[in-house]
Amino acid sequence: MITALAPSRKRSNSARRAILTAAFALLEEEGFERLSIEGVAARAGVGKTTIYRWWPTKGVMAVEAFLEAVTPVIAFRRSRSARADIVRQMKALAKLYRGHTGNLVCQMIGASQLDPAMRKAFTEGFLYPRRERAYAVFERGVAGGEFRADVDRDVAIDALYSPIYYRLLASGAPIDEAFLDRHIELVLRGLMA
Amino acid sequence: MITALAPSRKRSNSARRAILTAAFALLEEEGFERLSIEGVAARAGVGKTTIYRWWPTKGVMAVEAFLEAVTPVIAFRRSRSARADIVRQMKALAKLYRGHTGNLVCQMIGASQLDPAMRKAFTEGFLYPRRERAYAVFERGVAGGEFRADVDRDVAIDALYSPIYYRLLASGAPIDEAFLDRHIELVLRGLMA
Amino acid sequence: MITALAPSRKRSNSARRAILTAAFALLEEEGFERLSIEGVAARAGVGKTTIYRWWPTKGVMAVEAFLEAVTPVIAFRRSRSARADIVRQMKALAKLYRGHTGNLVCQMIGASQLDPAMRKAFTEGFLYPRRERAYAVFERGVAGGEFRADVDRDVAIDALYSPIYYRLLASGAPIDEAFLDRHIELVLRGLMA
Amino acid sequence: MITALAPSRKRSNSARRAILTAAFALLEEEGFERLSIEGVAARAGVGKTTIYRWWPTKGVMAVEAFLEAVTPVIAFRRSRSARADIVRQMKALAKLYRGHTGNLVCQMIGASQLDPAMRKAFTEGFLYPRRERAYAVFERGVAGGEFRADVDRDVAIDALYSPIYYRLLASGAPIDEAFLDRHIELVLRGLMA
DNA sequence: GACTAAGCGAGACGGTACGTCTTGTCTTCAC
DNA sequence: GTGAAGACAAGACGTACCGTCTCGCTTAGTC
Repeated sequence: MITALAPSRKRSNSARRAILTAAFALLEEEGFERLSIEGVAARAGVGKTTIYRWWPTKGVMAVEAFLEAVTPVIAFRRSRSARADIVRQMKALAKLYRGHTGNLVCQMIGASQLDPAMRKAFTEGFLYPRRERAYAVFERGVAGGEFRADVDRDVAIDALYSPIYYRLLASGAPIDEAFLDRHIELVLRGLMA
Repeated sequence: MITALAPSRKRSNSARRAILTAAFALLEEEGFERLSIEGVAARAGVGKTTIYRWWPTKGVMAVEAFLEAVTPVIAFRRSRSARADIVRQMKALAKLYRGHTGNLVCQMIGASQLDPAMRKAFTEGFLYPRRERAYAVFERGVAGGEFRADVDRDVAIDALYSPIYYRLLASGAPIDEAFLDRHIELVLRGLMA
Repeated sequence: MITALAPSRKRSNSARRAILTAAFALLEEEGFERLSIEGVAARAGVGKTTIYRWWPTKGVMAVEAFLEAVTPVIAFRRSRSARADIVRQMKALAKLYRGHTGNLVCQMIGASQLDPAMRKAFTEGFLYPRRERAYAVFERGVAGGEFRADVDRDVAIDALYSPIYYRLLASGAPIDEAFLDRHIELVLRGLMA
Repeated sequence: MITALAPSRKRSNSARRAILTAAFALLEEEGFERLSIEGVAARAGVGKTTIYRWWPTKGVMAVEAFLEAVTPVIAFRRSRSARADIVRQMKALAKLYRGHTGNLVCQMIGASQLDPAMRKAFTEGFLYPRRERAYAVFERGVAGGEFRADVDRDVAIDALYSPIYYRLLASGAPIDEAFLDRHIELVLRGLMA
């Protein structure tokens, strides 16, 4: 037996929790720009070294803190109509993004442009899992004859969801129900079988 | 008369030019993250005060530098078919964004999420003027009977262009001709009269 | 004749007054260290150029402001006894230096060590005129047979007054009546005929 | 027990040495006025923070640099005659002050007037230790019957030494042998038993 | 009475240094 | 033997002043 494994491992997990908690708190209070590894270390009661050991970048750390705190996904319901499920989910997502979370997502995607590792972490940790679920619903719709079979699922999902992000990140135009209704109507016209 | 405007030394145009030139050069060489007001001042042979006097933020300065250097717009041609003009322009835009400029736009929009003044400057200086031209072409299409008259122009333009920005900023998926063809086909199906 | 002297505007006396008043006010409120030409110009409602035109250094300006404001000399009385006149004057001077003015003199002499032009201005504008009066009294004492005739007046005056400045500038020891009595007694023992 | 002292990295002695060496070099080359913390940091190859961590003021740092470099005291000899020892030491001191060191002392005392912490550092680090030795010699003279027993040692030492500082800092009159002879003769006349 | 050159206020400019903040690395000591 | 505490070199931050430089406006004198 090799045994004698250090009791420090347990401690390192509590440090990890303390760090992510502190990071998320600071992210909310100060915003990503003013978030600093120094500040997180102080607030978490942790040495800076401990942070640098596990995260390459304040951005990656922030993404992880964000994911731990915000994870709750906007799930798709599973009714008879895939179309209805998508519409319902998009509206719930938009509602979420109109609030506090939208601001955080904004900052995450924004900061990601200046930090490749962060971008990878955010894309893989946040966007991809959610997109997988959208694929599933869309394909259910194709299988059920609701949607055309000749439309690429990436093209379809992008067409549906991109304007939410465009308005969030660029134009600043409102992402309200009226807009969503019109937008979805337009795209679904091209998507329906 | 009230007037009584204070006489004083005028703003130096040569300093302004030197600053924007240096800022753009550093933006290209180092990227926005490593761009610093200190660095710009040194390279431009200018006091830091002069920069702070005229720009509230390195972000706003960078936007102005970007606009002065990159302005050349992807113009719409004006053929018989508004549809063809839009397709052509979108492809040219995508080609531009696949290159060096796409990277810069990425950084501009990204950094804008962390700097409200920069976001305002970029939106008003870059996005809005280009969008105006897109409105015009779309409305030409409506007038000419090519496009449905009951689709809001903002909804239409967002549906067409958003995925380019989504792929640029978030998913990282390629913005190639194949994708554009499929995407445009999908949206235009819902847009055509 | 050479003549043909140019017609021109004369130096503005009101500007000079405004500058010296502002300088003295700031000297008192903030101290010499935090006194700045910029601050004086702003407070006096005067262009910086006007200050630079007439004073080579903030130190020289401060000395002039100090002299205009503080000039009142501690005069010697003229009684039968030169010794008594000197003692009386030294005590009055010490009292003055124990107060606010001592602090200003301190700062003037201190700053003078780092600014030769200021040192010249202070020495000639402040110290010399006062010393002349001390010479006069001392020589009256010599003439009247109170003081030895073989003591150099500079040696005598320095011996009497230096400790006041030493305590003011260096040791920080109190310059009170008890000290002065003992000190004067000691020096006069060597000075009396 | 209260203790609980924090474990941490120790102060770097090599950084301290580098800083004081650089500071003294710049003090000599440029003078106190042009001495800057920035300049010292650059020359010492040290971060500015390290200087600010350990010295409150450029003045205090300069005093410490001065003390480390100049410490060599003008020692009193210990002959039969305390008077002779004092005279000899005063002349050696005056010689020192007529040279380069006098200039430095001047600047130290001058700048001290504008920086209380520096003044404390200079007084306690430079003046007091030297004064202690003067006390000792004077008291030896009293014990040996050379000097009057009823003269306060502070009064005596001030009377002897102050004019050196007065001439150094204020009047600018020479501190030569001729002056010292006359001055010492005058004061000792009042001091001798 | 008009002309004209300097004085004047305002404040932009190229700079230097300030004192602070944060980065990423390193060292030390207590548990 | 790990990990908190924090010192360290580096370097950018945004501010305060420096001393110089335009700018128009004002104000003497002289012609």
